[in-house]
Amino acid sequence: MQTIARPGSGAEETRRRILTAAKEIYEAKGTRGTTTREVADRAGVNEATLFRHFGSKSALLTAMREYTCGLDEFNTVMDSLTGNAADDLLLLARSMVARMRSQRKLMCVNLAETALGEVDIITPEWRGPREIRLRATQYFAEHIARGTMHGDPDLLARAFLSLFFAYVIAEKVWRDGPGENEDLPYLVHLFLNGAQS
Amino acid sequence: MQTIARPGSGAEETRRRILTAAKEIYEAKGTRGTTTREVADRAGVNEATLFRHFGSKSALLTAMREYTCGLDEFNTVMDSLTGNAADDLLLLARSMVARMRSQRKLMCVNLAETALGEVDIITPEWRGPREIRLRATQYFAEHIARGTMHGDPDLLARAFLSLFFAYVIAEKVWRDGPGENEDLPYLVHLFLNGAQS
DNA sequence: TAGAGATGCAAGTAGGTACTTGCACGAAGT
DNA sequence: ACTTCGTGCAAGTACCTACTTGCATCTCTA
Repeated sequence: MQTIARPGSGAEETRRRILTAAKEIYEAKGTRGTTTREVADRAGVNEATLFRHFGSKSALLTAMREYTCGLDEFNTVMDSLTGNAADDLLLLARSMVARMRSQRKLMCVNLAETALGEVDIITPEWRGPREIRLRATQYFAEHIARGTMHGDPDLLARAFLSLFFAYVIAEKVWRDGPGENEDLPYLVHLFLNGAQS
Repeated sequence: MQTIARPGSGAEETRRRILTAAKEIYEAKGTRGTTTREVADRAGVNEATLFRHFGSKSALLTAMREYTCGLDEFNTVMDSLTGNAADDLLLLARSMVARMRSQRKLMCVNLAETALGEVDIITPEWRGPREIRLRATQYFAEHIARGTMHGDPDLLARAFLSLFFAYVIAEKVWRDGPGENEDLPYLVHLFLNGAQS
C-alpha cells in the first residue's frame, strides 16, 4: 500500500517544512551548530517526527542539500546570451553576483566544511559551480575559436568566475558597503581587455 | 590521543604548547569541533591546567588567533619589488599562492566562521589580508600615477588578490590536481593586459 | 464506520562538553 | 627549611545532543 503525496498537507508537506527549517538553520550555524531539536521547533514539528522521516541528522542534511540546489537560473541566463562578449559577460557577472550574494553564508559554510572534510565534494552543492564552470569554458572556447579571445578556455573560465566569486566573498571581510554597481562593469572590462589582447 | 613529552618547562612553555595544540585542532575542526579535552591531550597537559591558563575555551581561541598571524613574509616580498610590473606581480602571485595553499584550511574555516558571526571581523586573522590589500593598493596607485596602468587602484588590488585567492580556494572544489605552475604566469599576464590597456 | 498512517507528547538513554574543585606532588626561590 | 607556584589527577556538576519508545490522538480513506 503506497502513500500518495498530497499537496498542501500530510507527510510530504511535513517533510518539506523540516527541510526548509534545516536549510535555514544550517546556513546560519553549520553542521555542528544545527541541532535536530531546533530544526524540529522551527518546522513546528515534534523532534520524533523528524527522526521518523529522516532517520538521522546526517541523512536529514544530505536530503536538505539535494533540496537546495538552484542551477536553473544560471542556465536561463546562459541561454539568453547574444555573442557580444562585453554584453554577455556583464550580464553573467551581474546575475552571478546577485545570486552569490544571496547565498554567501551557505557558500562560506560549504567551503569550510568541504575543507574540513565534513562534507564530501561529490555533494550536491558543488554540482552547481562545476556545471557553471563547464558552461563558461564552452563559452570562452567559442570565442577563442572565432579568434576574439586568446588563451586556455578553462583557465579563462576559472579566472572570470574567480573575479566575481572573490568579489562577493570578500565583501564582508573588507568591511566595505555592499559594493558599488560601478565595480562590475569595470571588472568585466579588465577581464575582457586581458583576454582579448 | 598522543601525549608529547615535554621538552621545556615553566608556565610560559606550557602556555605556548597549549596554543600550538589549539591552532592545530582548530584548523582541522573549527570552533565547535575544537574541544578543550582534545587540546589538552595534544598539548600533553591536564585539562584543568588549560583552564587555569586561559579561563575559558573562547579566551583560549582568541589568544590562539593572536598567536597565529604571519604577515611578515608578505611584507618582505613587498619590499623586494623592482617596479617592473610583470616581474613584480608574478613574484607576488607566487608567494601569495604558496602561502595561501599552506593555510587553505585555516582560511576556509575563518571565512565560514566570520560569515556565521562566530568570529568577529576585527579579529586578528583578517588584519593580515587587510594589510595586504592596502599595500597592493599603494603599489597599483604608483603605477597609475606613472601612467603604466589605468583604473581605480583599490579595485585593481582587489581584482588581483581575487584572482589568486579564488585560484587557491577553488582547487579543492574543482577537484583538479594542485594546479599547474603554468597557470600563474598566464593569470598575471591576463590581469596585466587588462590593467594596462 | 473501521482501520491505517501520520503526528504529538512525555519520558528516557547514552554520551559528550565546558568548566570546577580539592588534594597531593615536585621544583624554585628565599 | 619553608613557602609558593605550577601542575597532575580524579571526581564531579550541569547542560546539551542525537536518538528512542510507548501511547494517545487526529485525519484521512476504503
